[in-house]
Amino acid sequence: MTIIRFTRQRQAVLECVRASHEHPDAATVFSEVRHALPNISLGTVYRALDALVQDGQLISVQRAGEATRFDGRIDDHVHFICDRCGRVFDAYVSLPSLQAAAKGKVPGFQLLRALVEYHGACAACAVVAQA
Amino acid sequence: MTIIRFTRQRQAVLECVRASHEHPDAATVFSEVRHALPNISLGTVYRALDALVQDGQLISVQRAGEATRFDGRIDDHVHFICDRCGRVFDAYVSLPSLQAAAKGKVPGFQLLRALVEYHGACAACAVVAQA
DNA sequence: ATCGATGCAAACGCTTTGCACTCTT
DNA sequence: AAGAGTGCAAAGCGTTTGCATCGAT
Repeated sequence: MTIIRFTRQRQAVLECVRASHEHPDAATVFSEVRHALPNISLGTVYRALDALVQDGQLISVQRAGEATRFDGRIDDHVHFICDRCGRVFDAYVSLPSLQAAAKGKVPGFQLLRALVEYHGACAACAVVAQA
Repeated sequence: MTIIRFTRQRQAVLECVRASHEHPDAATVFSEVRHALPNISLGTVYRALDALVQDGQLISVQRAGEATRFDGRIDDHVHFICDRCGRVFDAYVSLPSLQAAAKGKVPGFQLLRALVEYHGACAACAVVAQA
């Protein structure tokens, strides 16, 4: 089994995502982290983000056609995703047991997690749209 | 406003996705449709899929890092996604109003749809994993 | 006849990877 | 010392796009 090393680069990437409330993508993390570590490469950022997601320290947010974003909050919350500008908003919505409702629906399926995403237009984009 | 033309290519693409129960991706649709229309190009398949999704005749299913898949069933159902092999399974799960629970959580957000996805391992992959 | 759709191929954006070197453990 | 992690650059892959031509309306 592989030992995960906590290098300066990984620390910086983790802290960058945690500090941001914007759910940055790899390129954004890259340019942020460069301030502290001018020699870090984009490949390393991708590898660090991957490792941190594997390790459960970050959550990845997939968006149709756009770059993956990352979330430093790993407690139980949902995402509101603006389909116009791509922004991701955190919210705490108490949902009934989605797991229970799904039980046995697909024979043999080993259910690990239920993902809920709310899609629509954020405040800023909704205003623009009605203009 | 643009008039959507129902060309032979679009018909074939729509029928292909509808006929399949495998939630095919663009490349798969392409090779299927080629039997009927040997000259169709991959670009046209992408454009057709896009247009059909816009038009509400198909649903797109995004998967982390993998090609987008398409679903011909547009009634209210959820997807079980195997994170190992990427297969997508349809299921009908009666869920409580996710929309109601989300109301007002993100100020100004114009909610259009709630997306629920179940992730885990399908029967075949679960068996392999425990070996 | 119009103008949206097509085929082709080149280009694009995000992400991954091979390699030699570095540094945590 | 060992081998995981890094930097760099090239490659990979899914997808988009420019352009001349075709064809549905």
